[in-house]
Amino acid sequence: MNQPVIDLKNCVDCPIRHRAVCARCEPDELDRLEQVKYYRSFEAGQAILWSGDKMEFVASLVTGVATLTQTMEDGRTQMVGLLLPSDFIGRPGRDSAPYDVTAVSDVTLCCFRRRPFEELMVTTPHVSQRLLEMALDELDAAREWMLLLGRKTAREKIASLIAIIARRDAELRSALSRNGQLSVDLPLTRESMADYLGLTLETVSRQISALKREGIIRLEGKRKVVIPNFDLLMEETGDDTDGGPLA
Amino acid sequence: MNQPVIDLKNCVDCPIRHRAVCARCEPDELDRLEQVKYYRSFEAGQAILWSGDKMEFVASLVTGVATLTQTMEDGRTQMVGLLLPSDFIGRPGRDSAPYDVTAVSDVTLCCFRRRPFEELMVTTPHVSQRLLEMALDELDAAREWMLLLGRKTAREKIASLIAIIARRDAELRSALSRNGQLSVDLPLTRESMADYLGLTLETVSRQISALKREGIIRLEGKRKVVIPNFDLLMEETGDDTDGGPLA
DNA sequence: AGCCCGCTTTGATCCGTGTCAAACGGGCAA
DNA sequence: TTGCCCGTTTGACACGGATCAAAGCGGGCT
Repeated sequence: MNQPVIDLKNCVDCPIRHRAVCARCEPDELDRLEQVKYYRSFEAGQAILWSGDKMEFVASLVTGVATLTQTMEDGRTQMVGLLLPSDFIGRPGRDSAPYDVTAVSDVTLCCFRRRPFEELMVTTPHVSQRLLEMALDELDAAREWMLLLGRKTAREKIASLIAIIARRDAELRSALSRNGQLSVDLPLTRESMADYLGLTLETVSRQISALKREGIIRLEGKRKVVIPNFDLLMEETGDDTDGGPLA
Repeated sequence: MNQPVIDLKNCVDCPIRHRAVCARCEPDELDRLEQVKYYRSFEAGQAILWSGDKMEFVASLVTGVATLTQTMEDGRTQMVGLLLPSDFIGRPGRDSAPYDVTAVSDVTLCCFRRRPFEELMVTTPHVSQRLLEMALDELDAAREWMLLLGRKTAREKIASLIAIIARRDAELRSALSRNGQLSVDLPLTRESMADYLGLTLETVSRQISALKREGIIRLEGKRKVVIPNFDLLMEETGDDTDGGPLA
């Protein structure tokens, strides 16, 4: 679980340089960003922001996994965002957080002081262009997610989640394995999966057991999933069978 | 249901001028938009776009109501967007539609040819700035919607939907009534409400009947809802009781 | 006016997922 | 090593919403 130590001083060496909000920046724009940036770390389980908190920064997630969640008065909670490296936290022009943000694994953020960042957005078009792209991508993801929450069965939800994580994994480090098998680390507890999927943790556990029993997945430990045949898994998601096997 | 006839030639007279994607435009930017725009109308029930269609335009919804929906192979459908006047259709840089877009009532669109619009976005910052704002607003709405789909009961879903429509209504034309009562036109059939909420139409009908029986709402015809006490309705949504009564 | 068709309401029953409860397993500290 | 703790699995049962079916209502067309 430990992150490799990375030199975080320099944007040029940054592992998310080409995917984050700064991806389109010219060297001079990068310089200006660099002046208002600083790093923060959070341990697994720690809160990064509570809903309602004053937001003094926006940030890029550099390493680790974090979640956005909403909670109702009686404690029911729904995850509304799963943040992986290069994802953006915060909204320019907004000064209090609308959701809880929690570090699921150890996390490092590249933070930008909010005011300067907002000014910078007006003058450096490449930042807002990239932010628009990212927002529209997230909107698409949110709409897929809505279909999952509103219409899929528990089994389809689980299969979809595993497929989604496998895809994202493959995008970052091309984590295909030898012999066409695919092995994925679930970054989430059963409870977090339940919060993602709009289920209870018991149902999550039962459906994972069912998929395992039927040979569609295998478990190595509680957190690592082996997918012998990705197409077989895709058939359980309820999605169109096309959509490209990976990446 | 008939829309008043409006002179659509001129952006200055446009009813959505101050809320749509063109809201921040300077007169010269508006001129350039005007050169690539044209209007189209659709009748209630008509498809505006099918998922997978080539998109030759992006558009602002000028009058009427439209929906974005996703459909699974076996026919299950989930609404993922409810489009009201001033909402934007399409995504710059994307050339095929990812969702079905359907006119729920008679609709008029202000369309922009896609290529010119994309070029225009690069050169007129006020268009992309506004588009970013709108995308982030939609993302917030989508996240509220995810909480609704994942965790709310059928009764809470119905109450929430009525509250959402009442709010949006109040935003556009400040449609408050005399004596603190509030009267809202549901622009959707029971089936569309079900698609919005991730329920069946029977459950929608039953829950509306229940709220009516308990005096929380009253019906005038099938489509008009009277809300004698908005706070009472809010208590049924499961949301925080604050959040401002209206607008 | 009368009929038809689409939308809506209501009823009876079924099933998937939630709820409550208990046991399991692995990692870590004493 | 032992024991505790947290996350997970499994079981028994309850319940909310889905499904299948039929009847009601209203508006438009002939």
